[in-house]
Amino acid sequence: MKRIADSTVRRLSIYLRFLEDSLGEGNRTISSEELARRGGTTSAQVRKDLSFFGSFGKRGLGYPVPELTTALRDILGLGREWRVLIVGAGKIGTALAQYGGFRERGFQVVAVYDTDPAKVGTRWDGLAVRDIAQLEPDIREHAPEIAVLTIPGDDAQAIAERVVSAGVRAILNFAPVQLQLAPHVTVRNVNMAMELEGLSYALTNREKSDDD
Amino acid sequence: MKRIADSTVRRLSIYLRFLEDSLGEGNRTISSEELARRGGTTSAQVRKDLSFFGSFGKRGLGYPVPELTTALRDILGLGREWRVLIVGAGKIGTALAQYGGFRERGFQVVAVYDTDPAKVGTRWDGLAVRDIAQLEPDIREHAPEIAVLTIPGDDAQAIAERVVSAGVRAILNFAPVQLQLAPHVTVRNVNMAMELEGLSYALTNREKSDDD
DNA sequence: GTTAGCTTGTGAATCAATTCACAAGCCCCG
DNA sequence: CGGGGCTTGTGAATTGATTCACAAGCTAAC
Repeated sequence: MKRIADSTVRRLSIYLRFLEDSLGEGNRTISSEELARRGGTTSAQVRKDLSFFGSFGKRGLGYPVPELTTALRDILGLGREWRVLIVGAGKIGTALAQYGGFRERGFQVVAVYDTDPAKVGTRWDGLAVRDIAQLEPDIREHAPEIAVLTIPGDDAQAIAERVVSAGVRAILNFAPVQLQLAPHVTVRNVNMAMELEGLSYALTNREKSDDD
Repeated sequence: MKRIADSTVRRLSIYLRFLEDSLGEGNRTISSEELARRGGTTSAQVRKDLSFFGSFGKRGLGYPVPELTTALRDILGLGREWRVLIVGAGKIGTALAQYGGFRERGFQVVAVYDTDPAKVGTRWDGLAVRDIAQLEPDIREHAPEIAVLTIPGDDAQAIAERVVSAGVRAILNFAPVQLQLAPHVTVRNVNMAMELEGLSYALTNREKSDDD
């Protein structure tokens, strides 16, 4: 299989979410046109994206909703539970740890870590905050697949290196730095300040794009 | 000025963050090579990105840190305060409202809204949760520029339409749906479930990319 | 003032993603 | 059972982003 662009994988997630809704409404089939409308793209894009992975539709009819849902869940690797650890029990880390939406989709938060002695040992929802010194032994024992970093930028590179050398190969990084890691580690960045700055840019530089 | 790609604007944010660090360390100049190293890109990319906006460097020497910092802040529209409203006082909305990093960078949270009567009227840090019925009158009175939506997917389109028709032209959307809005409205999406699914995909489909 | 050593700025070339356009295939109706 | 109306799947064309490669220009040293 040839390499799939990041942008394609993102769109598969979008299609899947809408398919799940559509399944709940009892629809049997769906066209690329409809998927495109709800996903903010074009029907050609939808068909191209899906064609990288196989041929799921019937000409003249569209895609069967239940089968395509299953296929996408499979492609995205959602047919199993993933164990997630969170480093940083600040505002964002706490919110994520308590957020129910992850577990629903198969991402189980198994531990939260912090350096602050005042936080270590406190619990929410049966999940205790652990001392960051426990990071390596815990990872070696429980082998979580994904680490979420909700820590200050200055600490992020060092912590990322620690979780990687203990065996984690996927990181969701909320710190506003670009992590430099071995190529076998997959990193996704979420940077809310950057998103707001993008909006600021758009609001500021908009005289000529009124016509599109 | 011709249209600038989203990916370019994102990188400018990254460069800016690193320049601010570098300024704090007292560095006078910085090369595209160094910016690229810290930004996870190439020096040619850095020079190309900056060249869209002007000619900031000196050949043989690099870019003057203070001047380039100012220029980037200017380009990104960060030379002013932006007023931000948050709709949805759930886990994520609450965390964002209390997060200090935004104010530091010029994004001031002016109000938080929710439908839940149990939440309306409660306060954190001097910021009261207001009833969502106040949305339109408040927007018309205070003219916030940016709306952050931290609400369930089912509600997001309707709320987005309400804030837009009241005058907001920039939205940061945390709901897992693609908003369909008039083209003069700028939308950025942050979708943590999608990011985790991207990691799941990468962990699942990785046999052949061990060699890069 | 001239040379050596860097580093920028930028057209040209390459690489990647999206859109076009249409043959192939399926369903339904009469 | 044949034709009309849709919709997929996919090469080809196009559009867009990144990388290459090098002339131009600056600094410092002598």
